[in-house]
Amino acid sequence: MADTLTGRRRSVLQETRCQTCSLSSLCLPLALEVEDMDQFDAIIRRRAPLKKGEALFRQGSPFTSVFAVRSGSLKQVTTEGSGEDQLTNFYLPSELVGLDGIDEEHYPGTVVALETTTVCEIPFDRLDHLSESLPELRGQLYRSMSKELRDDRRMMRLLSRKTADQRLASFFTSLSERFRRRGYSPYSFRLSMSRADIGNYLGLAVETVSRILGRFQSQGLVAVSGREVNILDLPALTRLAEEEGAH
Amino acid sequence: MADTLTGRRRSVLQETRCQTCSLSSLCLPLALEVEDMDQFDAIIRRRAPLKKGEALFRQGSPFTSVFAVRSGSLKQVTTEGSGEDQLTNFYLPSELVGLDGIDEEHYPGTVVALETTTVCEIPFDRLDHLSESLPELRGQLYRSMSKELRDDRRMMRLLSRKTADQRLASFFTSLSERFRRRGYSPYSFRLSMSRADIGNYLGLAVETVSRILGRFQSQGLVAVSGREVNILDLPALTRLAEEEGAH
DNA sequence: TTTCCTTCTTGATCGTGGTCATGGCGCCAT
DNA sequence: ATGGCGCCATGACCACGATCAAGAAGGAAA
Repeated sequence: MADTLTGRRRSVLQETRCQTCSLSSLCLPLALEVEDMDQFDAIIRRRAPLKKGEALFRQGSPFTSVFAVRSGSLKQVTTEGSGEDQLTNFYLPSELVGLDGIDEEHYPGTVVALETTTVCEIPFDRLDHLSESLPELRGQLYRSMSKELRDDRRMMRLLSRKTADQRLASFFTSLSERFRRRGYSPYSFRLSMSRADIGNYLGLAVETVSRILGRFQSQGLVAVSGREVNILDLPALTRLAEEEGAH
Repeated sequence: MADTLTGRRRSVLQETRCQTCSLSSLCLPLALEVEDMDQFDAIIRRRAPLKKGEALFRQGSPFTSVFAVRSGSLKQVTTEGSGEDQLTNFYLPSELVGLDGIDEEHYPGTVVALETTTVCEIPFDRLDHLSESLPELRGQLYRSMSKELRDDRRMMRLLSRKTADQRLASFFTSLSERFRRRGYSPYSFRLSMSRADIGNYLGLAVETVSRILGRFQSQGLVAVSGREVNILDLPALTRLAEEEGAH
């Protein structure tokens, strides 16, 4: 009995070890040597999987940790004053959640699981302290934040210069690319988010999302059935996504 | 003669010292002790002032440094493929330029002076190395990036949910607040950017910017004459800026 | 199953803001 | 002064996508 428990505990720990994690080539410790990775492993905390709809943290709660997505997906939503919610990000496995909370010491948005999702919790004070002695880790942290800045700029361009069609096309090509990098099919995947989420994220009404999905389908660009997506003509989608403005 | 030169050189160095800089309470070394600030001082590099229209760096050139604005102002512009330019940011004194270049080791946009502008150059490798031994500096760097992430999210909300009026109102209240924090009048200032820049930044056509400025003027919210701005009713502007959607 | 409720689709109408076109104004160079 | 040229303002028109409205399809719980 005791043995079983120990065994089980060990296997749980095993699961959370970066060295055995399939995402290690994409995730924060990517640049670390084996011995350094052990140190990093020692500070991360396991969390019980989140069920669909559960919040990882809520807007305004004190910032303590950043999180790396292990499996599943999440969305970040911010509510401001009188206004409606704004969905500012989707997070996929290996991505870091919560970096925008460092500044004001609380999280600027609520992050919610879109499906059953597991994350690694990384207490920020310990991460910061460890980054003192591990330059590679520090560099990777800087790079992660810098990449997020860059992605944000891309999003601003999308929101201020692209038509609805181009936005949807960008959304699909970007998802496709992110799946590809993670070793999944870039052509066939399941959307974990609703049409409303997509619309909110892209600055479009739900109805517009639906209509354009229909149009894409009739143009032979994608085959969509509910949340199941098959990309039929990735080059055409990419072209569409990279055009700009209306003309 | 040699004495004069030495004196001059010393005074130039003096100018660039963080301890005597009026921005030190807002800028990167804000959290440093006096002795640590000397170390930081030692790595920053003086640059000749940029004239209006001159580029600090160009899109695609190798990332080497971040820059702190000392005086003047700049804009960041990215060009993508076939598309038009997108103005992603304006920079005022004490703000850090170039953080989004860390990731891919080149600058993702061209940064251009909007008027005569001086900056402090901070070579990133030396900054990173120094951040190893100065936790306060490291923390401030994390916070700067985190703040920029947060500002980007605010901008996304503006671009995807606000009407043209609300965007202009946000633009003015935000500028007003930034001037106030820097010790300038929050009610009366000069725009260093053109209407076209404002429109590009806010995702609006120049004509729309002009029209709404006219409307604001006739509503008694602001008095605008060319690039000279007087804010007459800041509370009303703030209310307008914080409303959301059309309704 | 049946029910209930959420999510998605499709249609009709309308409004904000983009586009095009023109004219005025400020600013600099000569 | 006198062009010349960006920059800015204003008017007329139009299109993209939001909004309103209704119904279909999917999913969870009894």
